[in-house]
Amino acid sequence: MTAPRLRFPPAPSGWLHVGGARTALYNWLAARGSGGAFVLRIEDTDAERSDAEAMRGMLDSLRWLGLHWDEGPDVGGPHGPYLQSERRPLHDAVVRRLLEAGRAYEAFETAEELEADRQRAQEEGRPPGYSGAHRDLTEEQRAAYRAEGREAVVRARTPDEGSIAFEDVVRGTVEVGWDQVSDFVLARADGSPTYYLANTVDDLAQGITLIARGEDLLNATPRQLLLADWLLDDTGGHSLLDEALAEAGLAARPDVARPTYAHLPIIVGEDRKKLGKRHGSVAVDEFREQGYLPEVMCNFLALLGWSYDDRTERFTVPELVERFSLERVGRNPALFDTDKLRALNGDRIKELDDAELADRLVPFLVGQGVLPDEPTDAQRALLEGFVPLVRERMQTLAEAVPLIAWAFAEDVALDERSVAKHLKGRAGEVLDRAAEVLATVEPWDAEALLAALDGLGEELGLGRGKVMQPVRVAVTGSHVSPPLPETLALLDREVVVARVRSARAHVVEPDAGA
RNA sequence: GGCCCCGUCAUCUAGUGGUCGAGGAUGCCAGCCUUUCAAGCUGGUCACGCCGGUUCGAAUCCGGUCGGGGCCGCCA
Repeated sequence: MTAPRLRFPPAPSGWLHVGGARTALYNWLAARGSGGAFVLRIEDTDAERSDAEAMRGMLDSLRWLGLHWDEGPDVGGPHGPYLQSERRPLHDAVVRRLLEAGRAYEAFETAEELEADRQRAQEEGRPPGYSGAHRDLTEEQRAAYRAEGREAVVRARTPDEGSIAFEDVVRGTVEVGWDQVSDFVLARADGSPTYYLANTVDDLAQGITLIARGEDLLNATPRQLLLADWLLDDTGGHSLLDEALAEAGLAARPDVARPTYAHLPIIVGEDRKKLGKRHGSVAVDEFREQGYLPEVMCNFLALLGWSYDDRTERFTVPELVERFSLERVGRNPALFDTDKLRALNGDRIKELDDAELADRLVPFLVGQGVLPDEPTDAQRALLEGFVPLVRERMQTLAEAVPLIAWAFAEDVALDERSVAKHLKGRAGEVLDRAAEVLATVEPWDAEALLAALDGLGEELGLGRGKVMQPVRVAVTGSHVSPPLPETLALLDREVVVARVRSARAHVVEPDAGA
């Protein structure tokens, strides 16, 4: 028994989408969990929609998630090329043989004519599929169309009757009548292969054994199974695919079982419709930028359609590899719930140790201009000092920035609303005395600072809030910050005292000027 | 319109004839804690779409119905 081979075949148009990421993850997990191989194949057959930059972004997002591939662009492998456009000789050879075998035929309708047909069928309530009008054109008719300057597409001749049934890992038996499957295009007028052809040929040629993909492709399966039958039929000794592979000079097909399909439930947005780019934050990159951790993305994505039992929902990636199985994938559409993602992310952040969390925070602080590209040792130490204070106050890495940015700045900008709310009443008195007390308190640590502040409250007959808040605003610029005594202890005494003094001027005295 | 898929709390789900007066998590609400904001703790809110049938017994099986989604491209 040979090892399973799974793949992820994204089209390099646009960036990696959460739906695609989930598909990639499931295939990767199934491969890793079974000792199988994970293959990455870029499906760039549609020249108009492919671009190198989108592909780089795609690979980058996959790497960020930790979904490394055993075979694919960059790393190569025995069944390349892994850029579909470079497999064109194979596709051409297959199409030619299919034509010779009478499995496929040339059709000369133009895209405009077909569009008009579809339109009409729609209006008349008929099925909009291809009519099969050019199925049995004579040599003369074909020549005539060519003489008109028309270029043919190649269509597969699908069975006229009967049906096909297949076992889907997620959905069980699925049966479709052939009368529902119209003659589909294998090669475009310019000769390039379509998804149906290229995807099927390459999966077979690369020996893919298990295909997990979105439910939106469920209806494409009969066509691909039909093609697979044609390609792999070896009653003559050699299969059509073997011959095409040899002609194209590519490696022989691995000796593995035919692929099995697993159709995953689609991921929907708030409107219960298939999640698309128009529904907001759905690009994996965006979550990365917002400060979600890659291992949490994997955990969350895994839960979108899969569950382990009735109570466990947090998994490390190794645990996912260990426990994931396509058999436990559900059948109903899953809604992408950002709140849940945030909660999981927050939980994971709480588990990171100080140095680790500081490491992860640095890029965000640098990105916001809070820290220079190369933070100094002192800045790094200050950051690590803050980590324990902010850890429980953040659910994404980006949320830590406003909590501590002020500590790295020369001057604090006092938040207007905070000033209005807390630098009033007896705040002037509080700040005056606080500056004096803070200038002399010993030692300069959280415990002593808390005691000093409490002492001040007692002296002035004020509660903690009345003392803490003005000082908090003065030092941090905001009425929201990490715990005050611990925060002050991380800073230099001179800085704290100076800020408390300078904030004094912002206090609005009651009845001032009245 | 045709075909295919799906239907348990607001959301993700557990559940494969009795242990379910339906469990967990997120969200939401309340209380506790409290120097802000969080976090934490405790409690609460919320579901088997509907109608028949099978059965001693159904969320679990069958039929129908309603609802949602997907596909029907020279996109993938």
